[in-house]
Formats: sequence, C-alpha cells, structure tokens
Amino acid sequence: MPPAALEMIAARFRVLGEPNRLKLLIELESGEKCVKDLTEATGLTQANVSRHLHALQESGILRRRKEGLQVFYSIADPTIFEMCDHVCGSLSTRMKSQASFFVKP
Amino acid sequence: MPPAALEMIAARFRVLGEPNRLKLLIELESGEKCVKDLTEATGLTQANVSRHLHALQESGILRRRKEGLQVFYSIADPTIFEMCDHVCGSLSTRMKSQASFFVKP
DNA sequence: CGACAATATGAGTGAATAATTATATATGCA
DNA sequence: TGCATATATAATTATTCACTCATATTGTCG
Repeated sequence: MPPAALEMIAARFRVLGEPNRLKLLIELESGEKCVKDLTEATGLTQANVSRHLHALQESGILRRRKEGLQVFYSIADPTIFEMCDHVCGSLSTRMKSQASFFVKP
Repeated sequence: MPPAALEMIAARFRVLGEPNRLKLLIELESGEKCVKDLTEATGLTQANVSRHLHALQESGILRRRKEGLQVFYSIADPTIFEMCDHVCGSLSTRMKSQASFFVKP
C-alpha cells in the first residue's frame, strides 16, 4: 500500500474523528440543511460550523448547494453512516464484554 | 446521542486517522508480531512504534501478550479492516466519479 | 445605492498529539 | 551478580487543528 494511499485513508478517518463534525453529520442525516439551521441546531459558532462543513465537503462527505443568500449542505456519501454503525457495534461489543467481567459466573 | 458517546465514536475514528498506525495494523493483519519486528517492518523508531501500539491497545483494537523479553501484539478487533475496506470503497467510488469528468461523452 | 442577512475567511491562541532523544524498566543468560 | 536485549516512558519540540473574533464576501431588498 503506497504511503499516499495510506494517508488518504487516514485523512478520511481523521475527518470523522471530531465530535462536532459527527454532530453536524447526524443533523444532516435527516436531510439537507443550511448553515444557519446547523449553527442553531448544534449550538456552535457560525464560523466554526462553516469551517467544519468546509472540511466535510472537501473530503467528499458533503455536497454544497448555494441558493440565494443561503448555502445548503447535504450528505454526498451516505456510507459514512454505515461506518458509524460499524464503530458503534464494535464499541458496544467491547463494552459488553468488559461489563461481563463484573458478573458472577 | 449523548456528547460522551459522540466523543467515543470520534475517538475510535481518530485512532485510525494516522497513517503510521494504519501501517502497523496492516502489518498485524497477517498475524501476531512483536515490537521489534514491527519496528523493522515499518521503519519507524522503536519509541514511536511502542507509543502507537499502546494507543491502539488502549482503544481496544489490539491485544497485548508478553512472553519473556518480547511483547506480542495482535488484532483484537478485526472489524477495523472492514472499516478500512469501507473507506477504500468510498474513496474509489469518489475518484472514479471524478475521473469520469475527463472522459469525452 | 445603501442597509441588512448569510456565509466564508484571515489572524491569532491554545490544546492535543506525533516524533525524537535519552533513559528507565523488565527479563533472560553467562 | 552483571551484562545484553526488548520494550516502555519521560521530557522536549514541532506540528496540526479546533476555536474565536473580527472582517470580508456575496446576495437580497428597500
């Protein structure tokens, strides 16, 4: 595996490795939204939201559509939610197994 | 989704968001290896490898087994490779679609 | 044109983290 | 016991990155 490919894969993981970006993605799961709505929904500053959205679009996860004054973002790559489910499953498995340590046989 | 849960999911992504850690994981895909072998295989410094392995174990991705002088690491959560495949598929799709922009209709 | 609204961006700050060097902590063996 | 080997860790530095504040940009409407 060439280093550049490794870096691209890592970059994709990195972009998902930020809670506020995940928050934005979850907001967008139910459909296209504009920056203002996302800002209010998440409680982040507008500048911060704008930056995160830019990063997500840059990496191909989001799509950007401009309409008058507003800019609408939507999910371009729905497979990220499968990835999140994957992680949740893995975390859940791990935590269940850890929990079992505390149960008498 | 509670903030703590979001952070845990993000943390899992973050740990995979480092090319050298991915390199180590790929080395371990073929089976358990000791730190020295991983150091030589990756060309990283021993200290660096040790740190990355620690991070991967901490997050539940790797398992650690000590045997005499050596410490062997192995994959504890094989689902990470499915995640990598997922990312590769997604990247490949995206790049193919971008490539098609340059093909005459 | 001028005021306003939505979004983006530049500059600066602080925190997290990857890498390095040197050293500490085992463990095995003569 | 003393030395060598394997791994981990402490301390430091450099880099990346999220965040904020202020401002720029772009578009709407009076």
